[in-house]
Amino acid sequence: MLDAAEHLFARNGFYGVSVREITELAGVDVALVSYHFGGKRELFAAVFRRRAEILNLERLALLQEVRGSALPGIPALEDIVTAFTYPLLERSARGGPGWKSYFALVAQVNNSPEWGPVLMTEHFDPLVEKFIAVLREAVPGCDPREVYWGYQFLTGALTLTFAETGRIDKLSGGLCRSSDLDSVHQRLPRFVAAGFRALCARVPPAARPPRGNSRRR
Amino acid sequence: MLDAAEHLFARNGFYGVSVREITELAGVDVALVSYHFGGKRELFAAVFRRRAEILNLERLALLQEVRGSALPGIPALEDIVTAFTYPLLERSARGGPGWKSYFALVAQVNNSPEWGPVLMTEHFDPLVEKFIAVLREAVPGCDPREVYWGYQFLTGALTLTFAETGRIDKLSGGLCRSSDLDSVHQRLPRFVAAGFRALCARVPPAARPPRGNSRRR
DNA sequence: AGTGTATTTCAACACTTGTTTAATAAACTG
DNA sequence: CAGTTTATTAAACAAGTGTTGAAATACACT
Repeated sequence: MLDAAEHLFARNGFYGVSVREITELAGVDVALVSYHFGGKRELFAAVFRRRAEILNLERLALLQEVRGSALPGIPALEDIVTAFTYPLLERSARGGPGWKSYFALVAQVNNSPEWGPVLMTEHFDPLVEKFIAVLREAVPGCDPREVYWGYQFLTGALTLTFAETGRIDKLSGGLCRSSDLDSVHQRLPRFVAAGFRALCARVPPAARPPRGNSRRR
Repeated sequence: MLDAAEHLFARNGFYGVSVREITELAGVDVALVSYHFGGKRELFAAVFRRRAEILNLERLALLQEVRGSALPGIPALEDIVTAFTYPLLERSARGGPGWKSYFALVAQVNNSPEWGPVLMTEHFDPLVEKFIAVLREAVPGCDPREVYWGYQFLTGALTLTFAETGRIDKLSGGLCRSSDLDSVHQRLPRFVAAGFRALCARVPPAARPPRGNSRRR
């Protein structure tokens, strides 16, 4: 039942799926969703929660491992980002169709003004705070705001990847495939780490060279 | 009517809004959506199309301007990215509530497996191809796949910004606000440009150092 | 065995969904 | 002004919405 809901919610979102579609796909009666979960919204939340906890444990363990193997120094930005993204990319690539659906669902929830602030914050923010704390250690002296913005860019890039809309396939004429998450694993941490360094190396606005990006015309 | 639909679709997506809600907010009869647009789906597409054309003209003009002012050289990556993002960020920040809703809608559509491949590709890909062509000139010798992936990361980061879910507000304890698009304008091009350079400077997989990001454990 | 609880089934609930039909009003054309 | 097209209205359509109640079944335990 959770599997059926996961599959359908990932395709058409919360409102785009009826409880009857879910229960029919699961082969159970319509009334069971109210009985077991309390309602459609609670089922949606349960779908979201189920795998979130697994991921958080895995990501936290990986973060600690990265930290530990860097001692007594500070881990490289690439390795921190990898600890953040690898468990997700790995599950989506080789965890089976359930995981694939789940991440497509996360991609939608993260960009939804209705569900994003609720579900994402509730299930992932405690872990994200830990990551940001380590990221800040990796860019000492950097304004924390740069790290928060950098994190936002990272999440955006990552979640769009999970959507696997196939858009990059068409754009690149088949050169890249949105289902090729290994390619993302090889590129995203490097991309993001370089972005972080660029943000933190930024000169203050007053002293910026004239042809910078904040002015135009 | 398009305004009402835009506002509501941006909040709850295509399925989360009924035609009656739209027509009541617009102060017109329910039948008019079928009469004027042909149906709910066509109305949705019309909402999406309306502002897309305006944006594309503006972005293309800015891209040409950036190219022209760099002659006989090649424009900097930061300036190309800015030409891509500035018209959007500017409209969302100061274009009025309609534009704000529109970009929130784009954020959802872009991450939707149902609408993304249809609407985004149809309305934005012709322009995106032009941008990618210029980007490739700016990183000569770079494998085009790196550029496509870099573009995907850029779009992901940008569209999540448009969602303005307020998540970064909570994470940062109020230090950053997701509505502060000027901050994004100041950071995203630099972040992305550095990311592009890192991707293109990448050594081939075989010769990569052992503690790189593609292996773990 | 049989009793008590937990789960499942079926049918119905009141309500909303998008779209259509025919009648009316408005706008435009010659 | 008449004649025609275009736009708006109100009512109804059939199908689908999430949820609920009582009856039926399954299960666990002494």
